[in-house]
Amino acid sequence: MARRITLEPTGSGTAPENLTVDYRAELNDQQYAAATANPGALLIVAGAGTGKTRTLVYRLSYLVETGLDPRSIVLLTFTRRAARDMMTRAASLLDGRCQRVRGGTFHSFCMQLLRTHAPALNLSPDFTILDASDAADVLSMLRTRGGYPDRADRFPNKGTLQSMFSDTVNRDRSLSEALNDRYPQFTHLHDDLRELQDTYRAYKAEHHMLDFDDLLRRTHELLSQNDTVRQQVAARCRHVLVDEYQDTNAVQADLVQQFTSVHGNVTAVGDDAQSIYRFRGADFRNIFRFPKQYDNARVLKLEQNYRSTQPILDLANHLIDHANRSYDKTLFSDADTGDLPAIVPAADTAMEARFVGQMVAQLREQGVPLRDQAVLFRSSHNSYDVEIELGKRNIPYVKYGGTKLSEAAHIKDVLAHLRVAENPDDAAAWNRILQLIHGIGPKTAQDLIDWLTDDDHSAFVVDEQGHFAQRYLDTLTQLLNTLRSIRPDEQPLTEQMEAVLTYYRPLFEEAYPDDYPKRESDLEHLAPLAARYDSRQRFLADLTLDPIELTALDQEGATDDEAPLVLSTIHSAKGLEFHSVFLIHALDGTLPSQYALDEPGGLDEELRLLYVAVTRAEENLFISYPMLQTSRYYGDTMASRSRFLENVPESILEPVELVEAPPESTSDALPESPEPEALPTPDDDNTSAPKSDLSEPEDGLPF
DNA sequence: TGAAGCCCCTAAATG
DNA sequence: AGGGGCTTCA
Repeated sequence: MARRITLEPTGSGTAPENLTVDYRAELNDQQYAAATANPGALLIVAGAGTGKTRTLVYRLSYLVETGLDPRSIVLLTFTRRAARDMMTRAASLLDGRCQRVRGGTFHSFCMQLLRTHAPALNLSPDFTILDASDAADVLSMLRTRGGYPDRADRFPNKGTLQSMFSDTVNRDRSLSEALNDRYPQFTHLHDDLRELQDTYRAYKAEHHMLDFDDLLRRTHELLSQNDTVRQQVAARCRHVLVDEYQDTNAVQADLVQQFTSVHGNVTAVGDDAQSIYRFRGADFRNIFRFPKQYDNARVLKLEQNYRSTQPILDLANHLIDHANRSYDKTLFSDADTGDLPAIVPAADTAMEARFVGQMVAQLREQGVPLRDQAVLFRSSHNSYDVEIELGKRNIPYVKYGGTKLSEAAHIKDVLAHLRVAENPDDAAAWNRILQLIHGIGPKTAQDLIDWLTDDDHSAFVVDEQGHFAQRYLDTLTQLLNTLRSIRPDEQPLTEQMEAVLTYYRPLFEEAYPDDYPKRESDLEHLAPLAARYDSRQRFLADLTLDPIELTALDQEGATDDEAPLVLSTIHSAKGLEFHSVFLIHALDGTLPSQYALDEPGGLDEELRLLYVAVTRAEENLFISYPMLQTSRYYGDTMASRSRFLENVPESILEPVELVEAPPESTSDALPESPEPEALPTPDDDNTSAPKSDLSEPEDGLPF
């Protein structure tokens, strides 16, 4: 590494006393120190609800105000939504001066770099992107081609292959290390797997396809192998801000260092207690490595919580104190009154759902808007009964963490047509659209793909008649005609989409005979979305890298309506806050997930997940679980509450009993309940606790 | 040989 | 609700 000379700022910006924003007045001491720290490497360790985002926004604003060109600042966040929110907030502080800040996720920023510098990597700038399921499909195809399933009776299936190979990239380790650590049952297949991985890489390169991991890996490769490019890139990022640093993985941490290698100006924000993305290679130890990684790094802490009441923090602190690792942080709040968090056992999932539905409705009547309430859960299918209940009550909701628009099969179909037009070598997209044609299955599709992506045949023309079977020739010709007409990307995107839909609709109705009318409305939503883009390439990349929730789409048109209730996986609720939080399905085996139990460190991660859920709440926190789980196959099974919530003193987590309202005519509906207690009254002296009983809204039948 | 139909089973988190 | 494995059909 060359000798380094640090350039001092020359004061071209506004002098500190003439700044537009009064940082002193708007931030507490710790936040102020962080926001206004001198350039260089800065790590802000910030507990939940301590104003981490606020501080980052003010830091951004401060950097711009003191003279840094917004275009040379890069803001890396976990989702595009987070980047947009922060830039909007910073822009409003500074009359729009922050709008030209570059930002987004690691994946989208890397994609931009790769498009710009594609030639240096022998890459077509028109490469298309494979999401995880596309990648799995390609692997499945190559696996069949290589004859692997025949060689071993138990070869990993496509999803496992995909995550296995993904692991090697995100944890930056060899296949044998990954196998030993996470897939010991497949270690004996190492050589076959290694070969398949090589084949997969070669196949992607040949067809100009990049999967999510390639976006990171190849950028890293670009910058480590090409010093000129690295310096160019780093020179254009005068300051790099990274949010949620605890959820970066090995490659991402390296990338940050590469981006900042010319000047060392980096601000990272994170909380080791909130690291919840281990499964995709995130390593909270990146936080502790940061000071070693950057010369003269400063570390600042934010400890005062502005979000939650003290009782909620008491529970959060209690939970995290019982982690194997001790987290050196105790959150405190000025808001020391408030209801105790409640633990609510329900008879079964339906009753749990009724409880949530009723409470949400009551809180709304008491003036807590739906958008300030959230129902959180470990995995997306946990909310099934709650969704039914909300439907009955006509309560609008958005669900985060469910199926994404671009993951729905019928949407993928349409997008695959556009992808082929964009990149005629995209074998994954070809594979998908060819198999929609009646008479074309996996084998024929493969033969056709080899023919179509051959250099001599990429003109979308069927010219060698003998090559094709009659059974699909008509449809194939229609397909190629359609693709040929949209290939140049000259018509507006909406017209291209219309052309695709004209061809696709008959196939669509055949492919989804049971429910195509329902799916049709999704297709109709796609056109207005496309209308906002003038580049097909950007449209496709955005849908893949910044996925839209299917349920958010239904809400979109109705802007005048009440903002909906939030249903979210805990993962997707990261960084958000709500007046009232309902954490449902707090069951052992669900949270912690049974999958985590035998993974080393898995249980700790589940506990952090619970911690994240708890610290989303400002005023009210209800943790509920069904005592009976109904499964179609095992029948009803007894379920027990999460082990994390056993033995929590009642002074910290108050039990609430759900009681059926006695039917008006009879009095013996629930003989086992001696004194029906109105529900829930966590603290009698606090008026914000809604009182209620569990009466059914309409079709009420006590069970 | 390859496509399509059928039945069984199980169901994590995300860019 | 959808995928994977197996059987049947062209």
